[in-house]
Amino acid sequence: MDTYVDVSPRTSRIMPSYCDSCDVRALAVCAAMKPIELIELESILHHVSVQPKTTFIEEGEPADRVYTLNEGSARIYKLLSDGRRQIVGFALPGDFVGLMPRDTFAFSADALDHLRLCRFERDEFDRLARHRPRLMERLHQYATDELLMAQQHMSVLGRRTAEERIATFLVDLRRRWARVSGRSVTIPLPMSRLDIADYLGLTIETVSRTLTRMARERVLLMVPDGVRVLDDARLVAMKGD
Amino acid sequence: MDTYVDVSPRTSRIMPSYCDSCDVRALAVCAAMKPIELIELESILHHVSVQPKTTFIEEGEPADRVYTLNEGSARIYKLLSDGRRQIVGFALPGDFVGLMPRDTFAFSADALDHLRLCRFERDEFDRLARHRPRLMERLHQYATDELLMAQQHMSVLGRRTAEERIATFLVDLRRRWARVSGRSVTIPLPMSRLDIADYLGLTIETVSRTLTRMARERVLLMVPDGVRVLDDARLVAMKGD
DNA sequence: CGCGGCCTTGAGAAATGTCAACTTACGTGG
DNA sequence: CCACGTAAGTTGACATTTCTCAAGGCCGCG
Repeated sequence: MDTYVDVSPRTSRIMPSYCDSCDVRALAVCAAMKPIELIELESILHHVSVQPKTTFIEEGEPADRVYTLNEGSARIYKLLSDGRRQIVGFALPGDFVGLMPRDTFAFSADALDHLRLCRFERDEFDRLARHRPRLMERLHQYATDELLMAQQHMSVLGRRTAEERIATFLVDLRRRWARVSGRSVTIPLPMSRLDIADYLGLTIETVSRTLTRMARERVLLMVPDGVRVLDDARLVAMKGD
Repeated sequence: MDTYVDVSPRTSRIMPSYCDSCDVRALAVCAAMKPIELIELESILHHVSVQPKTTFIEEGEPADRVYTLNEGSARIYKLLSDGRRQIVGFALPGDFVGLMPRDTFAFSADALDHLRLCRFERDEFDRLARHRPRLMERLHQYATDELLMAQQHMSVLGRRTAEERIATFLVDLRRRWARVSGRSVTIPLPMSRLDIADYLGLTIETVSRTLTRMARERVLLMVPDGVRVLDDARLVAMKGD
């Protein structure tokens, strides 16, 4: 039986690995696989665990592996040489991380909290995808989903005010959490204010001020590691459109 | 033999249609197809021609077709209800237009100049892709390429100054034109200043002022429907990173 | 209890947006 | 072929949002 192998030296974990018992299989790209095919997937998969704040993909590194995220959340970002950072997305459980048409990664990724992932060597994964049309199709569907979200986010970055950006971010994130853990009035925010700012093209101060204002106006209630939505209709209206 | 069918009533064209003689086949998704498979592709393809300024994809419409662009250029954009517009990309010859994981389009597209396209009914195209792994793979590669460009553009929209945006836009566009028509010091700009502004998250005035300044500083020379690069090193330096 | 990281708040600065006038380019029709 | 009208682009003066810089508060952890 495979085990979860912690990539950090500090801890190590023994966990069952069979895809049968995977929490996120229905969400992940593996959902496309039949039981017999899942065995092939299992045979090339390595369970890994990543500690909070750890970088597990670095821009410029060889793109020799891909991941599915089973547990935890991560930030995906690009850095400019002067330190400016653009977070291009947050990965949640079920997400596929490492789609890359080139041979080096064009983004970095770090763990926001403790992660459990399935790691695949890219060669092996690609070979399997070429032999299993269902997997290739699912992967393509995943890529076009990401592209759609990216286009949506471009219109947030290019054409929306700070308040609209924050409202859009919260509503979209709530929708994504709902897929993983069911709908809830509390939206978990495992990322810092700085992360939110770097995702929305704002500064930390503008994020803070905008959230404070939304809390003052009783649209939100800030809670530890998240926000609780008090007035859903107003929040959605604030997105604009 | 198929013919180019003009969708507008004003003109009509008779053109040879065989993929053999297609200028952009090497660039387009069809590059993945073997001669025998190309015949299948030809059998489901409709040549269409679109007049300048015409909208050929409208946000919200059923996403029942896809295109490859053979000639001309188009803008792909999203509108907000109050009229704000974000152009998410410009399509050039060889590009695939219409990737969409949902059943309605999430963007609109209009012709910047006269277009010639291959149009495919989505059902038929998807069916073919499912039977021709090479096509599916190529499509997936195309989607991940687009995703990469989208992530790059997010970091432009979120974290770069007006000058950096313009410089990045020009250098990227030049690279893309080079694939189509070879490298040249003149960068064709079939889009208006307003289009550039809506692509870069700026206003028309800021685009105009920035281009004027770059021309005054002898980095560019503005020519009809384009710019000529006078000082490549400085232009690239202006991108920052 | 004190330190450090993260967050909030305020005051002033700066980049970009807005509004308005003017110029240029271009196509149409007299 | 010129004159006009319209659309696109440029430029200037001013407004505004967001950023920058700085101080202070909160909270968890050693």
